[in-house]
Amino acid sequence: MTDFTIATWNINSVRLRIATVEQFLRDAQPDVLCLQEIKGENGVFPTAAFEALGYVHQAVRGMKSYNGVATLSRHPMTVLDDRNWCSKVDCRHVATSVMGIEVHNFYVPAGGDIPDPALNDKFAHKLSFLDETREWFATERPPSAAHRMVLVGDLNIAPLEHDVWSHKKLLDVVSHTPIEVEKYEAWRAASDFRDAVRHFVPDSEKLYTWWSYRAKEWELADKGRRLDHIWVTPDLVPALKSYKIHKAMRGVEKASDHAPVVVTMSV
DNA sequence: ATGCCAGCATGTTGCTGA
Repeated sequence: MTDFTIATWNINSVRLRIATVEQFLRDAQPDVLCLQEIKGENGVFPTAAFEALGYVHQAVRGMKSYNGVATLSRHPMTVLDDRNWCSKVDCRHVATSVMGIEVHNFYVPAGGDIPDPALNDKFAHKLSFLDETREWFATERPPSAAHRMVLVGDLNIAPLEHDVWSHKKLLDVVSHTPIEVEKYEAWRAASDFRDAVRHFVPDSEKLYTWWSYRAKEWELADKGRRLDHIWVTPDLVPALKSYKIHKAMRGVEKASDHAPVVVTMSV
């Protein structure tokens, strides 16, 4: 048995925040780091900085200006799939295999402002994305599948009442609407994924991973949402050892608006 | 209803985020 620590973090430009990422890696020392919103083409990804810290195995899917995901590993890793969703080449997913575990790193569309697919193409895209991923996992990775999987990322949905600062006030706000939560749940259930962080924290307890830039006193106001998730297949649930949301990373100079989420399991 | 803040490219304005 050996420990396997995986981290997920929407970094909101990896070039701008590489020093912060280095600080985090020295502190948390995950085996695998999954980044979202790297915001740059593969050619400008800071490959050498990660190599210097031992993360020599890298799966990068970047594009100019927007989106982009990267999975970095200290252990040998193979890239499984470069698939696109909703017929868009928008770099929202990379699948890899490391230490015998299939790792899916996702950046789900944010969905714009208006929670109505008829009025808002971005919300329609988000709902379609959730339908497509659910369908793919149900077909290609049904719950009976024997192999171990971890799915992480900025899923841009806060599913539970206490994943947001005010359930009532956010029911009509994109990220917490009933239709999104329903589709999030259907996707999770498609492979019988389990919420690895709520494994440690009761549903009745407030838990956030994102705090808006638009609130000056973000920590004092604490109007957060839990948008970043780590799901594991049932066989990994007994292996879960600990979790941490690195809220301190939200408080550094020039911080991302997301904090890293980390889970350790014994595999 | 809007702006509040932030990053990047189309670049001192517009698109994106959620």
